[in-house]
Amino acid sequence: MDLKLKLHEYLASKGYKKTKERDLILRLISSTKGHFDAEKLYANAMRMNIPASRASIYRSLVLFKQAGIINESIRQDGKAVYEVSTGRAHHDHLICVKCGKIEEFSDNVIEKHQEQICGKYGFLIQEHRLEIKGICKNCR
Amino acid sequence: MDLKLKLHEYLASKGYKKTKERDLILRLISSTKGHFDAEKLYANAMRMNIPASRASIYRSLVLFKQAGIINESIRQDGKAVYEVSTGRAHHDHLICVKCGKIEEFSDNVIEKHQEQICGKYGFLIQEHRLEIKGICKNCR
DNA sequence: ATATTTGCAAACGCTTTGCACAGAA
DNA sequence: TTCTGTGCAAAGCGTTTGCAAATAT
Repeated sequence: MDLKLKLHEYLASKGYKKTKERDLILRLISSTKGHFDAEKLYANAMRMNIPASRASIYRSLVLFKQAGIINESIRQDGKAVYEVSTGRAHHDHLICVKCGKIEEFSDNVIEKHQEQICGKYGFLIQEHRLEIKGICKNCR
Repeated sequence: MDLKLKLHEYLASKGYKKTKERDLILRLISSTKGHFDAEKLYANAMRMNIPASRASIYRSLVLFKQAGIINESIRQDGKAVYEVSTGRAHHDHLICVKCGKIEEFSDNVIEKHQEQICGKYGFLIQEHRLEIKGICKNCR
């Protein structure tokens, strides 16, 4: 697996150790499609008899984030959600307030326009986050 | 004060009571420029010898939010920040990662373009949030 | 009189951390 | 052998809530 390699390289570069828990949690994550949170990950681990404590889950999430394997974002209820980092272009989110589904989109016009705005304010852009909340096609 | 009127109307409409704590907290908020959080508000109240407990602060924030007097947003560290609702058009935020300053901007091109995107996905937009993080002019 | 509101402190939910033991290098 | 990693349970942190007393209507 590609992600496993990425993790092992990161661990080696930092002098950290390769452990079965980290590998197992990573495998769990990479088989997850879409977004997930720590608790869901822990529940899945339990369900699959993967021996990983909550602490290891949380610590692994920090680690994977540092390694650039996953991205974290904080939802409007204050909880953290994660997704596997793709090499793809930055994308934004459409969040359905009825069913909770998160759809992704990316749009160049908006990206470019942000740069213009930042230029106007003398602002050096590092990252951005655009979330649109509403009701998805199925729920209407 | 205009906000006070708005609050009192809301209280009356809901059968809630007008209390000195609510008025004092509201006054504190309306004299605050820019963004604030619950703890800062509480600290200010203490500093000004305003008799309001943490609980009342938090409960008032919920109330004022419902009354449409303030807006809440959850920052990427998971904490809530508030600002007095203006009647103005929706605005977005430029957040400086060095000094923490939050600048506001609004942009029609982006707003319009969002509508197009939502149309494409059959998504009924309710609200959106655009945050750009980076380094502000002063901090560069 | 009767409902809501307050203050206090305890509870909450998610996340982080101290510690002693286990395990990789 | 010497660090790092793990699990557990406790602590942290911002926020919410149960309760009895206070207060607005």
